[in-house]
Amino acid sequence: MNRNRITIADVAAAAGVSLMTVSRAMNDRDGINPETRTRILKIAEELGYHPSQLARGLVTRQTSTLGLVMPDVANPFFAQIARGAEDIAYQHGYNLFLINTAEDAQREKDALRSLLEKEIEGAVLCSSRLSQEEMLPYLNSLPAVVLVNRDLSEPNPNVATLNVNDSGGTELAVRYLVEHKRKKIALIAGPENSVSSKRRLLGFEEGCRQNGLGCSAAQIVHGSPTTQGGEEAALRLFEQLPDVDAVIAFNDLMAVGAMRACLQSGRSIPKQVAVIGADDIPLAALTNPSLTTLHVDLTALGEKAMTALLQLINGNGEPPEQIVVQPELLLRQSA
Amino acid sequence: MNRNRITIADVAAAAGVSLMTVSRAMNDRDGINPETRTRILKIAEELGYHPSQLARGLVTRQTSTLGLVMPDVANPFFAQIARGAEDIAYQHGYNLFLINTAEDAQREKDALRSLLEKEIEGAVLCSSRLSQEEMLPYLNSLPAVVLVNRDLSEPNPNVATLNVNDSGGTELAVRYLVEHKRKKIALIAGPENSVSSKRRLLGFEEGCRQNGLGCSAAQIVHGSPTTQGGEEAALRLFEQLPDVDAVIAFNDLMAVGAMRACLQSGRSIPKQVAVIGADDIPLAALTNPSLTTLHVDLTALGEKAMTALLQLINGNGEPPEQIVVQPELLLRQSA
DNA sequence: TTGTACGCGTTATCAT
DNA sequence: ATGATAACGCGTACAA
Repeated sequence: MNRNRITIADVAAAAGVSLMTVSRAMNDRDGINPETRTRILKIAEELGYHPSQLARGLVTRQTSTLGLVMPDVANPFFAQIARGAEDIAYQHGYNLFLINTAEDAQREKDALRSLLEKEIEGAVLCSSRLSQEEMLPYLNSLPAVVLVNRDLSEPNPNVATLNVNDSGGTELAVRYLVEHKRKKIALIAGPENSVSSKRRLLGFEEGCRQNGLGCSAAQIVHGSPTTQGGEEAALRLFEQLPDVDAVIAFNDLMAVGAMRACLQSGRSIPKQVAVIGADDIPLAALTNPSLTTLHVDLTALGEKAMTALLQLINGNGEPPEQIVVQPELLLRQSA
Repeated sequence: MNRNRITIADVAAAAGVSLMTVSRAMNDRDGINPETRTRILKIAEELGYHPSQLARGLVTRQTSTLGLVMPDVANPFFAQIARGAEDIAYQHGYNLFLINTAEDAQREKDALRSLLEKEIEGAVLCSSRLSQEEMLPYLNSLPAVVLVNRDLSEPNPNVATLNVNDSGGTELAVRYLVEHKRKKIALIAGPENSVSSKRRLLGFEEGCRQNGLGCSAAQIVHGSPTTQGGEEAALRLFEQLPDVDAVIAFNDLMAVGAMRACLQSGRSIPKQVAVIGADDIPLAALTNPSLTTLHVDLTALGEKAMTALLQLINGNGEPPEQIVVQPELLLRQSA
């Protein structure tokens, strides 16, 4: 079937020209007779010739290949980002390696090493679980990186960042709840090693302080960033703090889990407990009651990240951007 | 920063040995003194040397790279498959190119051509929108392909298939509804050019026939495979057939859309209208009422597809598998 | 155990 | 407008 790959030499032989003439024809370079060009292209087509990007990349040092590293593409938050990022990459003629790290630092390092060996031209790194020290060698070895949901300890000429203002968004949510007479507000935080969870925690504490609320440890529970994690965390919360009347969750999945916990424990939403999520994944509009959440356009986020990466790669050496996206409180039924 | 890539020659020079000795050390081949091996590995590490898979692939003809082509990774159906597939690929040391076709045949062809040029070792092609004739040249040019949700017109030694029994599943749903006294059952089908939608349609007709039901054109509406598509299609259906008492949807997203349409038009679920979805995406368990659906383990589906692909690539020349997965009717609240 | 020569498929350079 | 030759970085075959 395809035991012998057709090479440029086969086309050259069939056309009775040299390798270079075929190369010029394929790459639309000038310095070639238009007639012979079309003749060669036709022969290449007939032979089913496809130029090897391996061989080409070896000499041009360009692979037209990028990496996209994220904890879990099955999480709608990341899936939407992936879609936006791949769309932009495609429009610019790049292919994208998808990597799931499963929140595992070792797997993330393995992935980055393999991408390095594949000679990608850049990568979008989402919600990395690596420490700054672990991350640094990869940031320096890769030609360009965009960090999503992650800060950079010190500026790096080939690293841009794209962050959602998690703390500000959470403050927004706290203020709204206070203004609507909620007295006992709790935070369902995400994984302890998640940077954006830490930021939400800061925003929560700041929001409580600004609004004259105490926020004891009893008002904060952690969980894995899934529906089930949110459900379990909420149940723990209800034990510690039975009279809680508002819950802010790390993300929409956990918020939905919290809503399920409310249902189980006979708490009505939003009457007894207000629930606010974050990210506005498609699910948020579809639950009953529908979920009030901190809206972010995730597909646009992916597009922005990829655009920033391409800017870094093909740009005119302008300093990398440090983008911050502001979430908006999108009022639905749950709060 | 990284203007000069470190090559095997740099390591060899630093270690005072030949290129081959370094190569042997890196690839863990025998015929090398253990001491010099560890010494070389240490130097390579210090220099930050990463072997180029481009150069290696050019000589070994192996790129450790696969492709995953699907309409839309933001669709949870495909996102789950992607997760399962990438997990298996990672376990076997492969990297995965992710491609979204956006249901666009031209973009799908572009993608396949680019993957061919990248010299991938195989691809998983999900819900292809290409005709058999359009697909054939790619199936013959690629070393190995697994077709998901798609049949093959004639057997091909390097193409396996993995299908959900859509028609059988739909028959199951029809039978269940009939047994539960539903009299006017409708189908909300997906895109006209979707193979699995066609199969659901066949199963629907067969189910109606077996159960002594007529199924006129009025009982079938089409829509795009999204929540909104399902909502619009259901509203059209309710106009044509106001007394419909059961709806089977192409997928869960459309089923959720149909549930919203019921809400809008004041129809209670499941009292007045029973709703059955398909695929059992995570959302299905979270709606209110929760969605009765044709359950398929999607992550496992992705794992199976990738396993079949690796079998095709590294196997002992056994004929490709034609896998069929049986969906189960998972009863929740909506029917 | 280690090294040398060559080839993988392509493009860049310099010629004609 | 076209061609010959030398790279790109690495592995294979064979020689030392």
